[in-house]
Amino acid sequence: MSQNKRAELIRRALLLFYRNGFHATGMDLVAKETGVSKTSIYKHFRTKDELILAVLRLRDENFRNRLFRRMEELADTPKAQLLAMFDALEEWFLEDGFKGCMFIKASAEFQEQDNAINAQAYAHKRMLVDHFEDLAAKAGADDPHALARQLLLLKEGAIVIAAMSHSESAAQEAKSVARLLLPV
Amino acid sequence: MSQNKRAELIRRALLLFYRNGFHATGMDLVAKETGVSKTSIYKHFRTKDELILAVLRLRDENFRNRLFRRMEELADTPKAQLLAMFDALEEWFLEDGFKGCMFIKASAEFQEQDNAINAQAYAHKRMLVDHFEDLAAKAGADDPHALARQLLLLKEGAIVIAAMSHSESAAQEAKSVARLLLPV
DNA sequence: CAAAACATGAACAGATCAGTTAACTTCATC
DNA sequence: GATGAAGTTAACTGATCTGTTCATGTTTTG
Repeated sequence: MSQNKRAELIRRALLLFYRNGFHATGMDLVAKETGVSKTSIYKHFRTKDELILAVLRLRDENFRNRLFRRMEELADTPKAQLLAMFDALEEWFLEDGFKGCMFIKASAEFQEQDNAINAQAYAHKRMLVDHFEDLAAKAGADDPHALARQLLLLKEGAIVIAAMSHSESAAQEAKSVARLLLPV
Repeated sequence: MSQNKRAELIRRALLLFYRNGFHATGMDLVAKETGVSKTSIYKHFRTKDELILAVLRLRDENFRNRLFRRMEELADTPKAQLLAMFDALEEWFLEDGFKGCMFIKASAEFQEQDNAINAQAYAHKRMLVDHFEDLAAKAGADDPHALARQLLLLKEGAIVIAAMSHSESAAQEAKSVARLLLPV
């Protein structure tokens, strides 16, 4: 399989898992919707879980790239960028096909301790925190790590409520809290 | 089926769904672990989804009762009770068998729009907000509804991160933010 | 005691699940 | 043109899924 076809397979599988859930999406459907035969899929991924891990790797890359880039487009100081994160989230919530955070859902469906999918989902959140901490330090926060963790809580809460309520206001509610946390 | 047996069935099914997930828990397992034959289960619940809805009703009752009671035990002014919510959450996070919020997980597995399970999960969150708003008004908040929504975001974020990281510190991190939001 | 109501296990649909096997095609490289 | 790697379809495991049927208890109630 060419690199292109492999990437395309993962990209389409991502959409299926994101829309329908992981357990609810069978490998027959993945084969049908990606146009790649099940035999070929299993030649490149030993199990469904390995495919899911590849999907989450792609999602992590895409999501962080997009979020961080959008934060930089919307603002030019570290402090303003941290606030702009919530505007970027709001844009995401408003998109067609927004269905919450893929990592929260993966963690919810594979919650057994030491599960690789669960671990990878948390790794994504840690990478987000690291970036927030970086910006928080540049913004002159007293305790950049603590601030980054607090912003993460607000972000996750906003995503969960936005996904459940099909409303985007959670982003601005979270932003109003974040304003109080950032250094003046 | 007596009211007792029915209640016991729902109670045990709740544990199974909470621990293993909804799609990943089959009705054969529910029958085996509850001691109620599948025939009887389907005489009282037309579908698995109806059983899940009954389970979520029980969870909603139990969770709100327990949380609100614990908040009252831990503090005696409305403001202090809102802060004590995060201590109550921390206690929950530390319990054996803590596996995150059942409603977030239900919503993640049944995310199709207009799904009854999804709707009931969000209804639970709205009832929480209503109670928070009540306390916020009594605490003299300028905008009780806005404050209640902000506290909800912090609570959901803390639960999600606590469940993913198997660490309880999220509760106190959320509490430190909540302190800034409450009126002096 | 008898009738009605309910519960049971076990087998059975019919679909779908993850994953495998086998025979056939495509295609670049020697 | 032969070889071999890599792709394909399609049928096939054997298990599990939700939900039903049925024949046989067991309670409850009149």
